[in-house]
Amino acid sequence: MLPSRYLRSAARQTSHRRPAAGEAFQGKLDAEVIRHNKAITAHMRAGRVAEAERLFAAMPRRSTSTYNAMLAGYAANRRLPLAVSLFRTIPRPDTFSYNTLLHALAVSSSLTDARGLFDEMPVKDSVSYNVMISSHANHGLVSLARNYFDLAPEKDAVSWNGMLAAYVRNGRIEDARALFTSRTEWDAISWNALMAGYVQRGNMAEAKELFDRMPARDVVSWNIMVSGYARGGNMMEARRLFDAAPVRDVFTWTAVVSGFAQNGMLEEARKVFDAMPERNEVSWNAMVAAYVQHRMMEKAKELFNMMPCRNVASWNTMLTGYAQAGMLEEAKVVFDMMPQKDAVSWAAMLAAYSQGGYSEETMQLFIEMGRHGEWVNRSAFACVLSTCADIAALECGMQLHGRLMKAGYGVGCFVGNALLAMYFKCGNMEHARNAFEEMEERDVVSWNTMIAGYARHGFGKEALDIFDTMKTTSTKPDDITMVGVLAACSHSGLVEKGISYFYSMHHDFGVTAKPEHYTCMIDLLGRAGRLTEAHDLMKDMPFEPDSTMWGALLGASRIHRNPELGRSAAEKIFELEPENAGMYVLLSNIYASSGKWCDVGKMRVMMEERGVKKVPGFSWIEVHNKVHTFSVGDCVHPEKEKIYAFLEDLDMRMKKAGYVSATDMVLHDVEEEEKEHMLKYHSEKLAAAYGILNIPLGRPIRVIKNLRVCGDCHNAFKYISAIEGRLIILRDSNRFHHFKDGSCSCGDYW
DNA sequence: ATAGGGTTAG
Repeated sequence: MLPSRYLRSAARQTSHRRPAAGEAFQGKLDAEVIRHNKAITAHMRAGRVAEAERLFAAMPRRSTSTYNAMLAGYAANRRLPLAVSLFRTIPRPDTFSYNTLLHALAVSSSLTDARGLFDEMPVKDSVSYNVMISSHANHGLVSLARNYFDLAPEKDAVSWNGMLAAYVRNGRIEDARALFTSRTEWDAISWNALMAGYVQRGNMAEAKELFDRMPARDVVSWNIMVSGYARGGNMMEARRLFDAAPVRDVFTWTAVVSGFAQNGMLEEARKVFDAMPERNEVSWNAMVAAYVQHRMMEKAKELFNMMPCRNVASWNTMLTGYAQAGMLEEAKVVFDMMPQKDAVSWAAMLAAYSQGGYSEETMQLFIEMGRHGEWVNRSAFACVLSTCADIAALECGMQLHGRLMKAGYGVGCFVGNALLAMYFKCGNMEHARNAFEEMEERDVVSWNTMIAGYARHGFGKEALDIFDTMKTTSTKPDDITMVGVLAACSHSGLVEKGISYFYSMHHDFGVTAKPEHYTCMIDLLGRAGRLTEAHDLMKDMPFEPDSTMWGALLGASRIHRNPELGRSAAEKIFELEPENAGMYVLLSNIYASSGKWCDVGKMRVMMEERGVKKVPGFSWIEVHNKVHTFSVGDCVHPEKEKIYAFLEDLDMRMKKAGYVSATDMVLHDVEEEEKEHMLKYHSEKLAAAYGILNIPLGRPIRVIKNLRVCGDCHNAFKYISAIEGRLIILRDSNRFHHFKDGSCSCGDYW
């Protein structure tokens, strides 16, 4: 916030009195002052702030214009605090000084500060009003922009064009059109603004109509049309207009280069690029981006190194190129080398890390971003939320939620959807539901996240309730919605309902069954014990079965103790994915539960022969904003004594309640007598025990496991939930389990 | 020296 008393002191000195003759800054400005003013402007424009300051300090006499040049320079070079303090020292600030500061505040500070200054200004001219119109429009505040427009006593061409642009930039093309129709004195800029609005929405027909009708076209008019056709993929028309244009500038050429590049015509793009009469950073960037889009990072780098000068966008192009190619190390090198970083750079690096699954690096970078004082934009928030979801960092996610609401991001789809997903993945359905209710806009992704989220937690009824509500809105269910709906039916045993949705979804919602839907159906039928039907569906479907479908059948075979079908499913999986360790373990468990120990042994040999490594199992739990990780038979945790003692005691009480440790669930890779001992110390049990000891009664225990939960632990957790009177929410690699009062939300099907 | 239209990166 700008301390307004300083402004008032400056304002007091602004007078409209005639200055006394002989005052240094008034009267005849000598040539030297004018010369210096021009030099200051030149330095500032070239970004040489220090040079300008040196010159300014050395000047024996200054005019208000001298101060204004400095002020504008500071504003252009984003030195807002310097601009503000300089403003306070201007002996006689004029309306120009005020307008310059007004603009700087609106761009780099806040609209509140700008409004404060605007209200204090002793004399406002049309520029002052125009600044208010455009800056409010830039913040999406169209109706406030309109207020200032209506308030302006004198409207010049810029006021009208500013209001027109305010509508166009905020997607209100109809309002722009109405304003345009309300009068006739429009210039080329106005016609261009409206045309660009139609181009933005992909309405080339309307844009063309304006283009043909406008009284005088300038080079910008041609550029809008050329780039419009190019971006829309109509390179024929873009090229035709390019050839027909009476004048071309660097914009025209660049639009064609990027048009060819984005439409997959790399060679054409390069030809045009090589033929350009002049190039700026943007044209170079467009060509570098062309190579990046085609994953030709070597060529991109070559061109990048040849660039006569690079801007932030050039670096960002390379950074995102490496990131998208999965070359994270190169991306980080670029990120560290960049002379300047902007919000895009940070967001791109965050996205690279979070999408690559580098949770630690994502969070570290996010913290560094805060230290840098970098503005956290929506993209950065979404990346970090997604990382919180991956590592189930609920506390951190909730803190982000608070910041999001303050920043006003939490209610939109882009960040809101990430927030919903985070809460579900952290095992907190209530918070997801509340966040969903808080959202001001919901798109198909929001609904899908809710449906799939409830389904994965085993709350099929809630998922289907959300689906019923969705059907009453204007948002149409898509194929992903139906995957969620079928999964909800499957996870909650609603077999007939699922079958009915599967066969009616094409007619009702225009969704054609994809492999994912068949996988759900195989799962649904298989869990219900209708193994033959599931198998028949696989034979009849119009795709080759993939390993997830066989996996669903394998899982069903395990639950319903059908080792023959399980074996044939597993064999198919081994053909398709010989390196999938989870499948060996699953099949091994099936053999083990049928007492076929020699087959279990064969599996072990097979895994060794094929060099398949079992992924070590581990679990973690967040307690007091700190993550505690456990692995099988863990003995490194500082509170291990307490945990083991508690587990021993718990074990006795569980056995009294009827619990029998199911030794047949473990992959047969330990000696018989050691089995029970090993099982007791599975990582999820250790994590849960730590949670029970450290989390106050009445609050849920949220445990995450990197693999599927073991059968014995699943059974044990049911007992523990009843004995300890705790809700245990377990996220395994496949789904969520809510253990409460002796039963689990998965209904023992997982 | 301040305010309105067109090209690149997310």
